[in-house]
Amino acid sequence: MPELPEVETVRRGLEPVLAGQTLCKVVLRRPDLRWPMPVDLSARVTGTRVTALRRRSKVILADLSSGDTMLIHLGMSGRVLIHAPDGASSSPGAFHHDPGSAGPHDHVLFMTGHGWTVVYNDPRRFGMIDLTRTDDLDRHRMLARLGPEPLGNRFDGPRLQAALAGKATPIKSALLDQRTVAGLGNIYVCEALHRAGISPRRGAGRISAHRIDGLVTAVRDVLAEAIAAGGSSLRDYRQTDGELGYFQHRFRVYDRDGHPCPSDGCTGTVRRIVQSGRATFYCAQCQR
DNA sequence: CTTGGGTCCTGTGCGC
DNA sequence: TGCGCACAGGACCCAA
Repeated sequence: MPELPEVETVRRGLEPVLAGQTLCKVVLRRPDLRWPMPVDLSARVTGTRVTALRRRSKVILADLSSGDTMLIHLGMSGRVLIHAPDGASSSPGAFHHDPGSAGPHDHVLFMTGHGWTVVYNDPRRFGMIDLTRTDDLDRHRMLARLGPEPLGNRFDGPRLQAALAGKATPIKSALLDQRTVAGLGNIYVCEALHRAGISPRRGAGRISAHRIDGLVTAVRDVLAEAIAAGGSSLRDYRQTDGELGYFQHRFRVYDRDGHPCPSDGCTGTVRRIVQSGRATFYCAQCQR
């Protein structure tokens, strides 16, 4: 799925199109995503104005003038694409007012008062769209148990070490657990552990404070660099304008099984192992 | 409580 | 060229 950098890239693409705009039409073409969308989604959203576009972890939050917040999660394969009004430059525009000709897996279309169309597309349908009162947002099941934002002030060495204390599970698994820190996924966990020189197999509670500090730095650095690159484009992900992100060219270990380890002076080889059912890429020589 | 495994769904790429 | 299988960026749910 899009991880935090991809979701943040999508949020930034949506902001100029949606922030301050009225959603004058909402079309649900297929309501059964990971969970069924609210049956009254269209009725509750239509006619409201988007007052702010935020992000928490991998979830895009659209605050609405009605006092609701719409939560958008892209799952593994979700995309958001924006189509300019008819006649505007670089616009396909063809299905602007004709939802019947939307493409495969275009599940929801939002039309703005200025004639732009925002399309939510998700082939695997692991994503979700939900509505909740903004006042209750922190209690939403998708957000209630999330750990700190990795780019925020509340993610630091001492707090991460405290969160990991006593855990026997591998550090890879602990970092994928959104209660530890919110927004990391398989790619950026692998990349951060490599940068920090920590083996993904190491017990989460058995890492020194100094190395935990390095891990915090590695997480922040890799996420910030990926956001600056517009995220990573593998199979499905695109920026909202259809452009590819390009951080995938800077992966040091992810999906690079058999390649030489890129660390300075390291003669190791990147290996692929499986941890709790998911691929892990790392260098056993420089990651300890 | 933690931890590991199965599950949801569709598309793609690879080996035969 | 065609087919079948493994695998894919997530997160929930349940059993042990």
